[in-house]
Amino acid sequence: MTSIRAVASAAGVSASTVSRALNNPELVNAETRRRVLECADRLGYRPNRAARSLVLGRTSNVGLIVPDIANPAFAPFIKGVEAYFRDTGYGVFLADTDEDADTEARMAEAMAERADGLILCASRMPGMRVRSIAAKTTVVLANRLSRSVPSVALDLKPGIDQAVTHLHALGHRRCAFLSGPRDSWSNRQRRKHLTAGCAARGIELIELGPYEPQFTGGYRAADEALAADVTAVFAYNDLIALGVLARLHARGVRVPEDMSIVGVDDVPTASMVSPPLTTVAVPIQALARAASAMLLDRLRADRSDTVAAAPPPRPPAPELAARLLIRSTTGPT
Amino acid sequence: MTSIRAVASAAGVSASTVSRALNNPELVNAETRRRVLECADRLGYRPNRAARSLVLGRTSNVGLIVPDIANPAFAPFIKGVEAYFRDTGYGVFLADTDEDADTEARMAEAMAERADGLILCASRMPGMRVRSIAAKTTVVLANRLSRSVPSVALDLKPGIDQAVTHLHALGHRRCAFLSGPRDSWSNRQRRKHLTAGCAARGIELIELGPYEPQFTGGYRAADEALAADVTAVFAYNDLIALGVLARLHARGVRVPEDMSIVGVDDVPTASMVSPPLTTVAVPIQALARAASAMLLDRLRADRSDTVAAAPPPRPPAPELAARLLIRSTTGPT
DNA sequence: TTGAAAGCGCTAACAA
DNA sequence: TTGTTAGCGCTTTCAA
Repeated sequence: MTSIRAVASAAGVSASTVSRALNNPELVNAETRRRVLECADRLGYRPNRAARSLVLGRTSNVGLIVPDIANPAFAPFIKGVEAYFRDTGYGVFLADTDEDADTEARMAEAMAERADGLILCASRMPGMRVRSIAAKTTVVLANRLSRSVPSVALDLKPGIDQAVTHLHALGHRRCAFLSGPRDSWSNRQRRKHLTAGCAARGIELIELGPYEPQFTGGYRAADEALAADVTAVFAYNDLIALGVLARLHARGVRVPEDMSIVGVDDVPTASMVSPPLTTVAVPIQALARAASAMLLDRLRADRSDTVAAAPPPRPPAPELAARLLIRSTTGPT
Repeated sequence: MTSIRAVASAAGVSASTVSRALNNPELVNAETRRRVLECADRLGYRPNRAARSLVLGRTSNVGLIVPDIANPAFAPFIKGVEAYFRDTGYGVFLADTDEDADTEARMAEAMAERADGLILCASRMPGMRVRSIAAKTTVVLANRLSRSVPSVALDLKPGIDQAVTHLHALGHRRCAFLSGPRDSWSNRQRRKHLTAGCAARGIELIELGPYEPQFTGGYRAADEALAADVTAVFAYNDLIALGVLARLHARGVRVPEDMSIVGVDDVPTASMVSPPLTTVAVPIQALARAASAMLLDRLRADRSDTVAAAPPPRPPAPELAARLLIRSTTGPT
């Protein structure tokens, strides 16, 4: 391993000059800099990150914690965060929590040691736990809003309103909400907007569930929706909606003639089944960018010792707005 | 930040004793150790990783590089690696290369600075490039075999043989291979086993493509397969197979009555469409474990300065064997 | 069983 | 514009 001293002696300067040439090139004579850079290059010098971190007090790493890597609704989020940080000089740690709040807390603590900041996606932790971690390291919450911790979330309202209007226009007057994890932030959001939308348009809304937010969760949901005598269902997510579709197909119920289905997320599978699924598409990559940008901002703010003022809670950004994607699982009643 | 010295003075011992109590408890008096541990705990002491890395010369991090996080065939791999390292004390860096060899090389170089070892999944890099990176850091290749670099790969042969036998038993005598990325390691493997299997059983095999290994790549493939007058297609992967299925459905061709379809991977979507897809299921989580275990092994070998002998190239492990999953897209001709 | 001291590779005052 | 010096927090000889 070539150290900075090796480069220094090769270039006939001191270690500090090498350090400056590399990190603050404007502080060093052009000719000297050229020579140093040339030597560093020739010797294949790679700065030792540990040493750098030690003296600087930062790692240039960030951590990303998600409930389930294999969940197709999160994959683009991970990809978006990766892409965002790819050329920032930050490394990205990833951890999966298996949807478990305790694992999430453990991983967050572990990552706090290795990274300068964390993005918690769809966090399952109780607010207190989140705050306690946020007290130790820079945290950004994605897809969950909090008053005390910087956070960004999707704006489901426009998409859900469109879905309700769509169903209403098709003549549906009695619908079901196929609920996901009862008390999760996402589920509460979705229920809230849906309830409001249906009330505003005079649609009777029945809540069914909770169902496991998976394909197979949709099987049970389908049967119960049929029994509840509704003409359309609004699923917590696409996975449930897809399960409903499959189950109805198996039971010989026609979609959308006998039952309309709306999902949320627009996972890739939604457009691969037939009939393709009508769904509330969610700009998950935009969420990833927003969360990443927010974290990077705060990290930079931490460096320049400007007292990092809490960012003003912003109104829902238009790029985070969900919108209805009408495909073929919704039709007139 | 509580440092080791703070703990030391709280416990009335020296820093070295604290270090020992933490890392080599057997070297310190039981009572002293208890006191040190108690103080460390009380002060909320967290060792500084940078300092540790600096003196130890290792980071306790590993890197994982995949072509595409959002590809459902890789997601379980990432998840498997995460899960494997979760309780080993290693952090896992993740990078996505957008299927690009240059990006892959760049990310690998960047990660080599931050991690002790790397897992390269389905690497797109030319062999030379891989070796040059393997010369600088510990690397394990997943889903690609190499003579010079430690590697593990799935064993497609059993699954493909089963698929060929299955198709033969159903009466198919003229089939098409819908090829993926022409010169990728995966594609060559699949073609090789398929060609051999078909030859052995007297099935005429036509190669079509290459197709983009995506859902929409399957559209074109479907039309060309129809024109080629085959009774069954063997797709490079499930995504293509799913696209074929959708396209045939749109063209009014019945599956499996008029055309049988076999995919590879067993992505979740394969079981969500109707008819559900017959596919060669691939134990991707087992691959993840195998690759992780191999990397961890080599990392430990590097530490104990036993001259790390190259591990003997092992025969394909049974847990890495693919197998046919017969669902409903294959039937008698 | 413990402590003192040296040093991992780097950056940042401070001095020149 | 450059060099000297003093650490960053930890582990590990070496001596006691």
